[in-house]
Amino acid sequence: MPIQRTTYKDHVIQYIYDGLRENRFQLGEKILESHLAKELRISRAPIREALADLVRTGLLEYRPQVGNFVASLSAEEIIDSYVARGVLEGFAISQGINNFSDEDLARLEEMAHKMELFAQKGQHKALIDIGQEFHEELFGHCTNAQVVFFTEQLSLKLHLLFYKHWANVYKPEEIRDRHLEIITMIRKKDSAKLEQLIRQHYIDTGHKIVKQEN
Amino acid sequence: MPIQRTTYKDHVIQYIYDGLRENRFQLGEKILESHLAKELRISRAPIREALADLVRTGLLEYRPQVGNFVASLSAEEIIDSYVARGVLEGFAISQGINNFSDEDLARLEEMAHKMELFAQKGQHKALIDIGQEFHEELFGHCTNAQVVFFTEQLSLKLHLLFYKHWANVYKPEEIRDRHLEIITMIRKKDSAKLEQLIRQHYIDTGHKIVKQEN
DNA sequence: AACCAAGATAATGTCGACATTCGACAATCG
DNA sequence: CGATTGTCGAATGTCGACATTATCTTGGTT
Repeated sequence: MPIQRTTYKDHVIQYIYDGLRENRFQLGEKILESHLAKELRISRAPIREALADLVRTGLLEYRPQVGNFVASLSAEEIIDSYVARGVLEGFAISQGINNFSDEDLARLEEMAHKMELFAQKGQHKALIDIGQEFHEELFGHCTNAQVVFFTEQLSLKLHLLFYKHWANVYKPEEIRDRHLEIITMIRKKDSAKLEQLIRQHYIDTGHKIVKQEN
Repeated sequence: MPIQRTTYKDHVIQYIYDGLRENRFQLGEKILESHLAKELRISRAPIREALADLVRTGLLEYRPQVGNFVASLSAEEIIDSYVARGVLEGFAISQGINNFSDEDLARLEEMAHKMELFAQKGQHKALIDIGQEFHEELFGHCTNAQVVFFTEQLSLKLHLLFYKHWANVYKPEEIRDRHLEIITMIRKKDSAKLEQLIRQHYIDTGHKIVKQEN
């Protein structure tokens, strides 16, 4: 098992990401390199590299000669990102439609019902976790490295929004039904319909989240 | 018109990209920061930023504590990238299926025939240029910034391969027919079929280019 | 009072040097 | 002779300082 040596840059990335997740930054706020450098007791060089990385993932925005800012996604950007995600994941998952065993599907069904339960009880954290598990089971079979790469990028970019709103935009039964629908479609082995279903699911979610934001 | 001030980093990116395009680097070759710094008479800082950017786009590969290497795409990576591109562009173009006027379509048809001509005469450069124009006319209507972003990234990553092989993998009539087919499908306003057609076209191209590479 | 210009301030862009780590070769041991 | 360990050069990671640029402040003019 080759251990990956971690550099300051990696720590800084994690630090900022955690900060975003815990709302320690305002949307659109400027991120000062020197502040972070002083805060973390390191020089600006690794800070700059970390910021550049976060810009590439879309979590920060960069204006030349001015600085880096916490990205505040416009309604349009949110929708565009969810659409793109739907397109990519719809393809990825439907392509692996034949890789699901009966046990896999049974496990997925169980998860869908658990999700309904957690949603009813308002246990957001547990709901998100199971949702993540469900998603990984579906998406895990995708072997297209490029699609996986883009999807992970989007996932990172949207995670904050998702975490904040997802549990609120769908009613518990809706959550269950939407996921059961996917399972049904996998059973039918209808690849094209499955792709459309997943795509539409993400598009719907994007729109609902945008509505919730306003 | 806000002029974007260019920084050394941008020049370095362009410099390396040109170098790749002109085959001044071996595939898999290590890129030494100090070497570039001496060559361009600047310090390593902007070099490092440029390299990190090129890693993000997939033109270079990075190994921590070791350095940056010219990415040599494996057959699998090439195929994955073309599949991803087919998925994204298929969606993007088919979504704008109603935005094409009769004049647009006539212009596209003309381009398709010009492409056949240039292919017959072996005028690769002209063929590539028209192909690019055709593509922009098709893709230009896409308003999904996220999809555009991913597609451009893929385009950059694949451009070298594409430039090297595209004119050789299809016979002139094939080039013409494949493009005319797209136009026909736009006329039919069959969004789903158009999406599949474009997707399949890129998948085919990916496979053919991989074969040519060996 | 509103506007413009020049200076002050503070941030980013860039630099050269040092610290740390990697990879290769040499030396040692079985 | 092959394998392991130690050493050394060279490249990356990091640093603090300087150069350049954007923004804010201030003062003067209409």
